[in-house]
Amino acid sequence: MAQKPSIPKGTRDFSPVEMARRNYIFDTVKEIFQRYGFQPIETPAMENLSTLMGKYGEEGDKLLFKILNSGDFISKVSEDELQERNSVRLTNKISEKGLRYDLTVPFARYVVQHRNEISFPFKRYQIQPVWRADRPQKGRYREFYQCDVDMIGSTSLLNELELVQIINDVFNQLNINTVVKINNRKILAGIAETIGEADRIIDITVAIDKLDKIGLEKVNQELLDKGVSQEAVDKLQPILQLSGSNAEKLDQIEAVIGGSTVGKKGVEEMRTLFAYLSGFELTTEVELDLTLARGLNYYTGAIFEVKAKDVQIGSICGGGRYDDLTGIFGMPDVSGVGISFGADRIYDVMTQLELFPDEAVASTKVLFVNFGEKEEAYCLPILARLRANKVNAEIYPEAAKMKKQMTWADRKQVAFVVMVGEEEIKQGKLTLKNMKSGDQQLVSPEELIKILSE
RNA sequence: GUGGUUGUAGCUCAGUUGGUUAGAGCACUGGAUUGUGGUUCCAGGGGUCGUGGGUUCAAAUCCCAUCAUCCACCCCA
Repeated sequence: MAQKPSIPKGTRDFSPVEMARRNYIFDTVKEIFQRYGFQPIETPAMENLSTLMGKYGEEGDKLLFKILNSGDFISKVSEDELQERNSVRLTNKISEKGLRYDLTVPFARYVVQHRNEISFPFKRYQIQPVWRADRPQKGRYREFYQCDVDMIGSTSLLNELELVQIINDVFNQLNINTVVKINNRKILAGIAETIGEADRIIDITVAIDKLDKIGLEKVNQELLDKGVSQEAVDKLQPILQLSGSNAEKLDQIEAVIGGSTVGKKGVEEMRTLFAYLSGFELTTEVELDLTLARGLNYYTGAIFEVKAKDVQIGSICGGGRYDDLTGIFGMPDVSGVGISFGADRIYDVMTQLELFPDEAVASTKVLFVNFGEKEEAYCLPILARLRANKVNAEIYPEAAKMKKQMTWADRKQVAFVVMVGEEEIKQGKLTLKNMKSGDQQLVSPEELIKILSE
């Protein structure tokens, strides 16, 4: 038992049933992405470490899976460097590739590399696995799929509107109750600026982010601990205690941070977006949430996060606007905005709420029971004709006991079974059994094809 | 990286204050039913009790270590 084979921590195998359900999610998402004019691309599982490093903050660098160089890489490392025992420095010497951490950064790399083939604004979607060397727990895996939609090369807030509509459509179709939380990095920057702690923006947002978890008092305490002045914390209070509709909240914020140019810009952007949104009937609730920070440090405008209402799990979708992601790769002034659906968490939510429709698991339509060589010879051509008519059909590969073959068909949820013995051959017919109702009938090959083709 | 939880049959779990041969349900195999599955009945196979050490006349049970697992924090899809 100890030597049973296993897979790495945080990874999973997927059975046929699980695959059918996962594909149901992927198909839904794809269909909606395409309806909004997005086109697919794919990028390699591994990227150069130079592309990946430094894009996700210090924490992110630690979570990157690195790939050892091929060949005798250790011989190229000097004795001094080995003695130093510095993992970071040594990594640079023995590894130059890593598994992708998300799809956004590889996308930025793709855009820069292919800029001359792309006509902007470029709208793409990408559904591929990503890897993070995180410690696994509920809803957190080391290998998981992201479904990204981004548009790059346009600053219009119409793009933000479309993303919210896509979120709405996807979760509506999958039947998941969600709430979309929206914030704007510029507002957060404005807050930091207003209270005179502009360079502390990260500490401040991280603290604010914890508001609904640890409460107002502890947030204030954390801010003071981080070195923010009492005066600044006092100034922050009205913002931490916002209430009312999204529009009212924006008014309250503006009253406090209106003096900041960035902050004012952020408020205006949000007003425009909510104005756009007010023109549509959305089933998903949309809420302005100032405590939404999101760790990734490349966001510069709107930030989004989607939570499932009926299940306790991390966010199932997130994203935002980044004004200069391609700048790091030498292509400045290109703004993009995008979101990422976490397919695995969506799967977990749907499993828990039992939202998968039965049709999500499709199987063989008809199985030919195998009685022996003569019967095989009679069945094979008919089987081929069924397949030519696009009917999913198969024959049991050996003349096993009938009971065994029937059990096998039942387990596989095959809809029909065809039985052919001496009697049927003599008459030139076949016995067709409906596995659900149990009904049987004697039919000719032509009738069989007609019935199953429907 | 920090804190905690749990490791017993393929799966989900019982197993009393340490005490004879470690149990159940589901799953599996065979039979009732030699051309009929999903229901029912009968029978059967399957366990180094995560691993290594220690205490004891005696350890699944107590102690230590180790590995694995899940959960929370951090962070995040």
